[in-house]
Amino acid sequence: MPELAEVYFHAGKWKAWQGQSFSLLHVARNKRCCRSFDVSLGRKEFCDLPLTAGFTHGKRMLFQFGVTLFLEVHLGMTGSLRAEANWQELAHDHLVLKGGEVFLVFNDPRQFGRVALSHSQGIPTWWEELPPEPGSARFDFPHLQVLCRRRSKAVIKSFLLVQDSFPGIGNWMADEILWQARIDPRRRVGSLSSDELALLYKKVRYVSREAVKRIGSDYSDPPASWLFRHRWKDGGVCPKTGRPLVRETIGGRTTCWSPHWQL
DNA sequence: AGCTCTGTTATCTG
DNA sequence: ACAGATAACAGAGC
Repeated sequence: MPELAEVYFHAGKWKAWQGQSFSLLHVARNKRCCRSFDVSLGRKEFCDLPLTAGFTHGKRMLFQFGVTLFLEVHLGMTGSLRAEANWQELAHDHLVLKGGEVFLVFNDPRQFGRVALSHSQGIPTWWEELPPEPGSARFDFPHLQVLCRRRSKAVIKSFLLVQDSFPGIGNWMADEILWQARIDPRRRVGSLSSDELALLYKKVRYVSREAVKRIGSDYSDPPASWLFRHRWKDGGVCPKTGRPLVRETIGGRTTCWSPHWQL
């Protein structure tokens, strides 16, 4: 289920074990999601190293072990992390770290996620140079204007899913933002009026931050007033208009929106 | 049985 | 060269 807030939630389960030392116990080297994982580096270096820090950026996670060893994790479509006292092996457990009385597990049935191990003197530069997250202070209105100018011909729904521009925003968040901003997902970015752009900005910020607040801490559902609660229900109805929601593929992704509300 | 899915990327097409 | 669209990846649930 991982978008911005879910990623934050999963990272928290591992981060809770900062200070504990870990060793590599198991890695499914033949699985697609482990193809970037250097097994020999893991076996040799990943031995009794303390979990020093954990970071998230958009849909990415980075865990630091010791001083120079870094584990990057992406959850793809179906990935999840867990921490448990005894490793009760489940189908699709692809990476397991053991430390004292706890096991850190990466599980991913569809294997669209990935894990990778690397050395770096301190936080890697590429991590520090990632573009601003939509909820961060650096993501100000002029920043959004620049992004829009650069892709004025793009369909707005697809635009919101580009991770270089909106790190962490995924399919349901994009639909939520457009619904709250009352913008038809099929519109072109360049067609937005300045009022619409201002409202879009507001909603990008609000949905990103509120999602982390709600889901990031305990995986609770977003507010009842959001589209989120209605979007996958058969015969789902727009909470604003009381009329049926529409589902259609836009930019290759199923999109849910409310005609008469989103213009 | 066939279609769906909260993601990314290589490969197309114009 | 470029942007946008599409197919492929792989499993589980309906």
